[in-house]
Amino acid sequence: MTDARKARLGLPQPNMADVARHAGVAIGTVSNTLNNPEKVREPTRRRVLASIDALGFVRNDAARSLAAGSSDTVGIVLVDMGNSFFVDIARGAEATLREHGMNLLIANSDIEIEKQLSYLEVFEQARVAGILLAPLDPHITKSLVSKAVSRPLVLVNYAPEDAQYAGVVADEHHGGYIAARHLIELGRRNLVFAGGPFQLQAVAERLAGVRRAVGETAGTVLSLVETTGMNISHGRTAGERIIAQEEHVDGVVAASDLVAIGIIQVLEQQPDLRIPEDIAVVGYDNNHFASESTTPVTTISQPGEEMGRAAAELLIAEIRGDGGAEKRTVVLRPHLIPRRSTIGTASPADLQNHTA
Amino acid sequence: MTDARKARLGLPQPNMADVARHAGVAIGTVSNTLNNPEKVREPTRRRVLASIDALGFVRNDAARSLAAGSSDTVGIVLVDMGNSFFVDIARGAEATLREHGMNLLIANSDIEIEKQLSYLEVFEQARVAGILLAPLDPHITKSLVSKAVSRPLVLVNYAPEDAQYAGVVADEHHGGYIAARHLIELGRRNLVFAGGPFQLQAVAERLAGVRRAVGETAGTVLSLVETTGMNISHGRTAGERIIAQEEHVDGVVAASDLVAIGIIQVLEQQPDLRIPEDIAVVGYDNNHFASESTTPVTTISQPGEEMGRAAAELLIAEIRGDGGAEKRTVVLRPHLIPRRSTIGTASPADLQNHTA
DNA sequence: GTGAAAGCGCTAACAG
DNA sequence: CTGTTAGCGCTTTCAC
Repeated sequence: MTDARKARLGLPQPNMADVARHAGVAIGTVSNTLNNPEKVREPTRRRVLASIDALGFVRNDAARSLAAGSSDTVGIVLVDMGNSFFVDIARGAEATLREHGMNLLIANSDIEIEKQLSYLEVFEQARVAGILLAPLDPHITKSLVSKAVSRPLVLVNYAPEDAQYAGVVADEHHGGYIAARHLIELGRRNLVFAGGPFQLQAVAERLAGVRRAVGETAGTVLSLVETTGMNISHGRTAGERIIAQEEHVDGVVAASDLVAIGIIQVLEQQPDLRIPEDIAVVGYDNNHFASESTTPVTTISQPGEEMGRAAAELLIAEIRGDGGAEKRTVVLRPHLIPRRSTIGTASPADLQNHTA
Repeated sequence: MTDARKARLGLPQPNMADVARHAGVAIGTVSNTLNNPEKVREPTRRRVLASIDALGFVRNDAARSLAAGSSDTVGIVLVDMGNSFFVDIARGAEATLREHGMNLLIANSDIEIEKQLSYLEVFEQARVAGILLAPLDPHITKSLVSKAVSRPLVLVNYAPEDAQYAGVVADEHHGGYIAARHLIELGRRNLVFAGGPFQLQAVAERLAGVRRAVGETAGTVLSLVETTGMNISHGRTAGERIIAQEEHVDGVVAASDLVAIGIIQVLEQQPDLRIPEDIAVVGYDNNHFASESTTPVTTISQPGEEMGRAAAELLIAEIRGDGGAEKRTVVLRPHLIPRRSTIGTASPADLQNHTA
């Protein structure tokens, strides 16, 4: 039947047996030339390779990983591919994985918990070597992940509370801190923190960092503008509320670049307001367009690629170590990229940071 | 040996046999409950399902697709995940695929031909149901694709010259045309087309469309500013050259939003130049931040999601039709989104388009 | 309906 | 080094 089918369809996907026959060797030798080249003598190896080429053979990975019990591709589930932060994470992870001869397949859960689970299951079913997960909602995630997943798994951008999984996170608190410090060092004393909702873990931590910086410097005051989300439009709303505010404001820490951009858009329309002279604004994330808006936005750069690399390292360790190791959480520090929205055109050196 | 290993590792991945034993049915029945539920009586079905749940069984897709000879996931290789256009394509494709019960796995070739090939091979080896490819370079691609790939394949964002593959493309010529028409209708007569290099297929076609529009209206002149790339920095360079130009310029068609933003940044620094009053600028791509810069950029919106959906439809047809059908190329038209960089704050209605 | 058995294409012992 | 063989976990006839 098999041969009949092959004949009928022409030449559909030759297999190792075909290659072996063509090369006049045993099937095991073909497997070896591919997986353990050192076990095959040069002439034989060349002959097999030639046959593979002649027949256009491509090894069936389903069969391979079924027989070998392991695969060399890892999957990553990203909450939002539209966010360059996550794209950076994927890039970093891929680079490291590649150095170890592994491949990265990406799934976009698009901020839908259902899709997240669905793709987790896809990777699970595919018996990938391991899974990287940038989860949607920490709490929902925790229970569900353990339910569906039995592959090695590393969390990215979320600190697991239990020691069930290894993870990589950015130090949000530190990010908020250096953002506020930057403004304070520029002489600003009446700060606003804008963003939200505050229940979001990341937002809350950034705010805590800001609070610490403010608390450290006497005479500095902080007011809060909570938004229902972190997009441009939310930023505009925040901007209007900042303008409406009674107190004089001279510095803003926005919880995201989009919020910062929205705020800047609104502030710039006020004829008597200049940025950064009157109000300096710091964003967060270093979204690729934060440097690209007409008033480049000073921002806290998430160490996306590094996080991806670190996550990949952890995952590889788990894969190798057979789950034995302790589940570490690596914390990476973001850094500040000064741009025009806080330092104006003062220092031309800031241009160098645009590519950071 | 198998049982020994299982005992040693605890309870690693139960299989269908385990489920069958647990449920007191034959292995084939387990398979049927999963794939042909109508062939199994209700009580049996429930019992099997319960066992699956109890054991935490997850079907091994490697084995499944090996046995069944087919998979239900398709892979897409994207040139650049950092570009929202491609992310949109992936989204569209995923939506359609999902409606057909299939999954989408994404690979990012990151503008490297080598990675593109590598991932093509990964998908090939995984024997995915089909492949969507947003290729890097058309010409290099053509020869290599046919070499490594034997799965159903549909090209996205590139029009295959031969009828070897089905494809989906945007009508670049039309995009250039409506961009120029827009400026002409606004009364602009001294236009500049900025972008490059002109060898790029898309750029050349956009330029051709611009030329046609210019040619249609007497008294309209066009000059060219060729850049070596399509980023912000290239846009800045272009902006400086536009300023330096002898002739009076009142309208610019930029070959990408990034170029447009760069140009705008430079022009806005000229004290005597207002946008759009003195110079109106149209971008291209509707990159998500074109609406988000402080001067929102009028742009030509690539029909990314539609392209993804169309590509997925074509691919599904190929998968079903066993490659028999003719290889169609679907052409989708981009549309113009008017924003402040050309129409100013004139029409508040343009705000509605920001989300388009 | 349900059960038994023959592979899917490949890897990994093991014998020669 | 090279050939043989026994599965990996699942789907799919084909009897019962």
